Amino acid sequence: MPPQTRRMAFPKVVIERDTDSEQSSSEEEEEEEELEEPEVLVESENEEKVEEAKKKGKAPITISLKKVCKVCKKPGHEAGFKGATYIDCPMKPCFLCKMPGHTTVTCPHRVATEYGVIPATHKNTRNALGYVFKRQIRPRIPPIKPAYVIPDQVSCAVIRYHSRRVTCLEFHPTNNNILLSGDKKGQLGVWDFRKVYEKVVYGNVHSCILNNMKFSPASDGTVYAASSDGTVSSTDVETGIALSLMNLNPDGWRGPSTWRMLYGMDINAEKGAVLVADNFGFLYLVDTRSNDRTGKPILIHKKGSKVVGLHCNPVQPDLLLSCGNDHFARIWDIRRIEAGSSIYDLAHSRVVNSAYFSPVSGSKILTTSQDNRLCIWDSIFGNMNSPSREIVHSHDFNRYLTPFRAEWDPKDSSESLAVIGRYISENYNGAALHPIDFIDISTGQLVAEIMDPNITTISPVNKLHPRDDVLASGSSRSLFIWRPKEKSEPVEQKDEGKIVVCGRDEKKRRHRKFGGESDDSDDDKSIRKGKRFKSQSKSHSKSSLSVKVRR
DNA sequence: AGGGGATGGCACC
DNA sequence: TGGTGCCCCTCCCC
Repeated sequence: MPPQTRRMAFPKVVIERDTDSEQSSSEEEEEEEELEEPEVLVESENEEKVEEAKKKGKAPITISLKKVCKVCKKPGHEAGFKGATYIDCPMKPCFLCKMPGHTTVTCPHRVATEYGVIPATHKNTRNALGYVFKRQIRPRIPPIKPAYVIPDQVSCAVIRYHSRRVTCLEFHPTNNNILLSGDKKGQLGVWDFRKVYEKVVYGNVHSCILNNMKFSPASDGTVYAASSDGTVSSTDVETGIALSLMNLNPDGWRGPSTWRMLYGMDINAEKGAVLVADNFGFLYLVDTRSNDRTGKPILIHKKGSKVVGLHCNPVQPDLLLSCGNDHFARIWDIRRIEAGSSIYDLAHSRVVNSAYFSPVSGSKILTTSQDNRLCIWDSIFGNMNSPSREIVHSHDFNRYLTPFRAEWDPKDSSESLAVIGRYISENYNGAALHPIDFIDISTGQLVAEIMDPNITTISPVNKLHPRDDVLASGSSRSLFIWRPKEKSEPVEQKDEGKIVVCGRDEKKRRHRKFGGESDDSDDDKSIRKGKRFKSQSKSHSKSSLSVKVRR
């Protein structure tokens, strides 16, 4: 027998007399008992039935085949897509919340995000340091939460801009219309989304995955990037001229056990240092003046495990937050940092994709873990043994996709709004779409889920603009700029002015309608390319509105 | 239009 | 602790 792929393993033909193919095999067998006629067994797979037929001494007629679950290989149920809805194998724990006893379809967390919320416990932060910190910070945080402005409409896009999937995004620190994007190939895109056709891709910066980038606090024309090629680069955004600050693989490829890849990166402006971390658990410091490594690598996560994220506290830059594949996020004081010297270790049940301090006070931490949970850790001086809140959210997937990372809204002074792409699809007016979620982490509620019928791919990379009501998202190889509906351009631009299509089909697609309301056939086609639901959903929008907002 | 490949985590020995 | 095989709700290309 040739090795079976998943598709081949899917049950083949079922021809049953008087029975629905959906019925379980036990029912099939019962029915067979009642049959008087001799049977013919066409599918030889069903050995039980062959044996049975031999015993009875008659040739079976029934063309029959047990439907076998492709996940657990057991009969009686099936897993896989029914239209665009994926049916879980009931033998496995829920794909969404990871608890046994139910599947994603009936998971309480699927109905509304707020059910997944574990309420915040009151925390006593009685130590003096915590008190002082709170006194310093509290005046900055207004007691009343501002009304959220959600960028819910695609205002422009570059389709197939990168040749491989997008891995990170960064807005220019001073020019409001410049978006930088990195991809799996190591290329760096610079796009002016006001003049939509003004875009470049620099291919000389890195040779593989551009994992993280950050603008230089000293010069807003310079961006630093960390890559799986083991180098840290400093690139001039205008010219694309790149400088390599550190190379961890000077001897080239000597196999996977020696090849070092850089993932987490941040900049400590006070120290004038770029902090980077590799796939073996080590942290490196690079001086931005000498463009040279300072000190020795420091083991900050389990030896041999990937450190995927680094973040310096916005208020106290010496506080460093790291996260990685050893299932921990850790807090450090970089003035005295050495292996094992972490201030706190925040435990998760699986890999931690990201960990970020809150943008204004730096007193909260938001982590995204592969266990399908967002965790909020309230005070860096409080009890860090458990998160103050856990929010169940579908983002458990890593292979083939850029890991999902929940990010703070840098404009939200109340430090409660976060954005993250969703993995599982939902039925939106008959189309299977993967929305981008806005979550109020102070209540755990889903504030908004945004989607566009033309975007059928998953959007794991999302970045909120530091000053404007703009969201940039990376979905597969394409980039999208979202703005609030009410703030859409008063004069509708022509489509070709808003959407740039790169790659082979450029001419064909150039005049295609994109986004907004549309009932023309072209639009329909693009939806059909994605998965479709058999019947239209009642639970989601009836209009062509591309956003659902819960307040 | 359907198969295949790249690819990361983790359980298991 | 390293190797191996399995997971399997993607995306893109041929």
